[in-house]
Parts: sequence; structure tokens; C-alpha cells
Amino acid sequence: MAVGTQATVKTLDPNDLRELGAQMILGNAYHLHLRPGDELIRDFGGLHKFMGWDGPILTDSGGFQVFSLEGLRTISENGAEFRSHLDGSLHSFTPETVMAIERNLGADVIMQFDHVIPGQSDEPTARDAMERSLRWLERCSVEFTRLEEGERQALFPIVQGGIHESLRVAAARGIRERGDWVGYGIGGLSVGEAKPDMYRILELVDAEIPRDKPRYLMGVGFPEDLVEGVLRGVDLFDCVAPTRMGRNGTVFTRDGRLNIKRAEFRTDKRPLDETCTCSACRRFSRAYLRHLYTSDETLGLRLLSLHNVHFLVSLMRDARVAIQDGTVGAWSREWLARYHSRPVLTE
RNA sequence: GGUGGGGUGGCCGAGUGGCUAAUGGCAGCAGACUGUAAAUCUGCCGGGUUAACGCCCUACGAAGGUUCGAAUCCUUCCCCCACCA
Repeated sequence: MAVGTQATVKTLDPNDLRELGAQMILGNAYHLHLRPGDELIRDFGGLHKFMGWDGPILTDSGGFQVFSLEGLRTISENGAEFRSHLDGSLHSFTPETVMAIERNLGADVIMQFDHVIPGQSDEPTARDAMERSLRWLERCSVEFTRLEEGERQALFPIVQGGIHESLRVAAARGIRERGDWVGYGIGGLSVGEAKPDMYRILELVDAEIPRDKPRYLMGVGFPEDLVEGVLRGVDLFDCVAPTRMGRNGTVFTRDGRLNIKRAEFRTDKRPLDETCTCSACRRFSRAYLRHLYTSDETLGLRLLSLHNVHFLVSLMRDARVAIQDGTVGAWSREWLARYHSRPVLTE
């Protein structure tokens, strides 16, 4: 899923995303509530119409902002009070108000309001946040049901618990006790913990979630994380990396990351990735893309973002094929070996 | 011809006796980024040597001087800009 926090996947047009084969887009309840306002979006017929995307949309609840905007909020059992990063005004987010916001936005999948904490948090901290997330899930669920009234949205719970195995198991079981869910979010990963910890938790959580239900690893990730996640049962991913890194001059290639700002690409006639079929790689050289980037031309940001999103989308397409062929093990080993080997990117 | 202002590291531009190899910014070189406060942030950035600390050299238009010590003060010269003739 491409991340379009503010009702736009930065630098990309919905038509681009359709052509790339992107299937789903994320929006964000916190950001869209502050600007332009979820009620305004409701009055435009919902997020799909407002942003001109008729494919599926998922909205995040603002739980991640509890983590990322830590300095701007205070948390209590009732919810989170945010000091707006835009104008300093005070905004109260509770499970109930978040459900109303996400209802107004009208995404197909909406996430529960959860309490995200740093990845290295100790057990008591992680337990506190996990248990609060469970209680908030219950309140979200009640409010969701009350507001639903014939609307077709799916509410996803989110498994929290940090890197503590017993907490993760308790979270997953607590969630299952509280209902039957269309899909399951796995949150609080790739927020500062070590990668082996993330993989370990994923394997554990995978076993605790009904086999026939999609699981969504929130906020992940880099290409290697997608492959590792697929191997551990993850079905859905989202990440700002392809667009943010694109805007910051880094692109993904089969042979690892490539920083287009590097001087060595000044005269490089090759595409970003020789095996890539995206419209940037089909048409433009590294030298040209580097020129655009260093000249602060917005086309550069756009083409690099386009390439990165394409890279991840086609990576997942390859993964699906490998799964269907029963070759995902070999496929992933080969893919990871090549990506990590990082052969010389220049001749 | 006269009066006034000015020449600082690749560029712009602070600095008016020691804390100055010299603030900043740009450019350059490299790195980070994981449910987006991000077209952001971090590091390096005169030369030599060093893993680093450090040491040495060269530097604030040029030359000379004052001083324990000068980009900063004095003298002469060169060049640039503004205004007046």
C-alpha cells in the first residue's frame, strides 16, 4: 500500500499509482482531521472522491502520531490530547472521536486507535500501552458498530506488545476474544527495535492470528523487510520509505539502495535499475535523474518516488507469483542474496 | 580630477589586536530515513601527515612596518564600486 497521509501520495497522481499497479492507499485520521477536516471530506463524498482514487483506501487512526509526535501530546486512559503541529491548537483524540473521523473519511479499512511506543520500550511500558490499546479497541468496536449503520467499512484491530513475546501473545488473544475481525494489524514494529526482534515477533504473532485472515504489518518497510515479512505470513504492508527516500535521493534497485546524488552517477547513461520497467527507468538515465535532483527540479522527486513505489509493487507481485508456484523459499533467498550483496553499482 | 565606501577560504558574507584555519549561508562530498511535523536531517568541507588526538605548512588584494602577538593598527602601491566634476 502506498502511503498518502494527507490524501496524496506525495508527488504522485492517482493515475500514476493505477499504472504502477498500486492496489491500495493509506490516509491518516490525525492529519486529515486537522486539515482539511474530516467533515469537509465527508461532504465531498468521502476520501475516494476527494482525492480521486477509486481503489481501496485504508486510514490510520493517529496511533502512530501518538508515537511520532510524542512531544506534542499527552496520553490518558480516555485518549490523547494533541497540540496541533500546524497551529498549536488542542485536539482530543479518543477511540470514539477517531471512529467518527475515520467514518467521515470513509476508507474501506480503518484502523483502531492504538498506543504506539518506541521499539526498545521495557516490559511494563509495553504492557501498559498494549493493554490500553486493547481497551481502546473495545471502545472503537462499540463506536464503530454504533456508527456503521449500513456503511461498508472494516475495522482492523492492532496487535501491540513491543518486543515482548508474552505481551504479543496476550495482545493477539485479547483481540480475538473481542471479536471476529476482517484483518489484523501488527503495530509497534520498525520503531527502533532490532530487526531480529521484529522477525521473531512476526513469527510469533503470525501463529496467533486466524490463518485465513489477512495480516497487515504497519509501517513496514524497506524492500528486504517486505521479503522477510512475506516469509512470516504478512499480507499487507505500507511504508513512507519509497516516497520519502525518493524525495531524499535514494532509490531501491535489485542490487541494493542507490543514492542518486552521488558524483559517480554524473555521467552514468544507465537507468536506475536495468531490470526495472517503470516509466523512469524506461526513459531516463541516472545522469539525467541526478541532474534533476541536484537542480531541485520537482520532476526528479516525482520520478524517484515513482520508481520506488513501482519497485515495491512489483516486488510484491513477484512474491505472490512465487507463493503460488510454491517457490517462495528459493525466490526469497535468491532475492535477498542479490539485494544484500551490493555489487558495485558502477562499472 | 575630487569625495566617500570597499577588496576575507570555490562563491556570497561575518569578523576590527590574542579565545581565528577564521561565524553563517551557498556550492561540493558522503550518510541517514520504516502506520510522513520530512523536497527533511546529520557529518565532512585550505594543504600535508595521522586510525584519531595532534603536528607542520600556507592563508583574509600586494609589499613593508608597529607589536610578545595582526584579517584586524600604520605606510606605500594595485584594483573595484558609488556620487560629484
